[in-house]
Amino acid sequence: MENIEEYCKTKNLKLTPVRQKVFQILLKETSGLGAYRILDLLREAGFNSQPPVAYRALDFLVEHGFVHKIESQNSFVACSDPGAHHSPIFMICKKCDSVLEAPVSASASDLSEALMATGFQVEQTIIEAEGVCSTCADK
Amino acid sequence: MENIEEYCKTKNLKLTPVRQKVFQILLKETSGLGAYRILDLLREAGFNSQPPVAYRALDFLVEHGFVHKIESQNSFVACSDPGAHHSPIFMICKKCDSVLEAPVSASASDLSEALMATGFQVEQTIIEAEGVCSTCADK
DNA sequence: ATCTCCTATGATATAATATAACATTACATT
DNA sequence: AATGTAATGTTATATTATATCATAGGAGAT
Repeated sequence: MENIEEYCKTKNLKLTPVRQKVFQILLKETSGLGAYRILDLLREAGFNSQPPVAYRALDFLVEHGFVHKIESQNSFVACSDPGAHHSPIFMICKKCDSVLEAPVSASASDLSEALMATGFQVEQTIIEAEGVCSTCADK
Repeated sequence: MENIEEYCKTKNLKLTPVRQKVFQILLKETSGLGAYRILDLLREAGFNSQPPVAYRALDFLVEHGFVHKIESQNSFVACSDPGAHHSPIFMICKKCDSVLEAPVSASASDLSEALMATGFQVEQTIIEAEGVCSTCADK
């Protein structure tokens, strides 16, 4: 938490109450939380919020790398290493529903090996790369 | 198309008209299609369908590896190599919106290298591994 | 043949996720 | 104070997905 406060101060980003609260909510969890679950927790914390409030806070947090979206769940998790620009790998346990971020170095080389080394038993991977295809690049 | 008809025959799977049509629709596209876009195209083709019809057909096709879901888009694409049990890697072009499946071998070793070799300029990767975490495995 | 079971489909409703659009506030700079 | 920009408030609605129950259709048993 202090990490990101520091970071925002130096980068001159506004870590407003609602943004801070959303981050705190996610920090407490080991599983991904959906936007509407976050919204409920915001309300319990006294923020009488509508959906756009949660989505805006999440947009901010994701944009600056404090939070990641888990695409296969439409859920969100706090980043384990905010500030570091990295390409995260998530290990999603189908039994306890935990979402763990694999060590950054894991992305560099053999994927399943790297994940195995963490003790995670991979059953299925979802790998999507976003960028520019060769056809478009040639234009 | 013949591939999957063969495959279904040997495996005794029912490739019903609506399933076949959904697959044909996806085969024609280079981009991912959302379920409701597929539904529209089904209707244009004379299937007067409700959402569950499209989702059921997609469930069937995904379950048997004929179609993949692109999680970051909530869209679907025909599999480029149906029948082969593989862990696909998708290259999603942000300019032309095309979705290409990288050659299977690419998953084995360095990811960004493998993708670069295809001429695709990676800007961001989404990697999610589903399985069992070490804590749950120990129980 | 018809009965039974299982799978697939039809149909309605609704849940869950996400954003558009516009009004208002808050705060920094001029 | 006046202005501009970013954030928030608020309402409505778009988009994605599933629960539920009813109906049909085909394969195997009697």
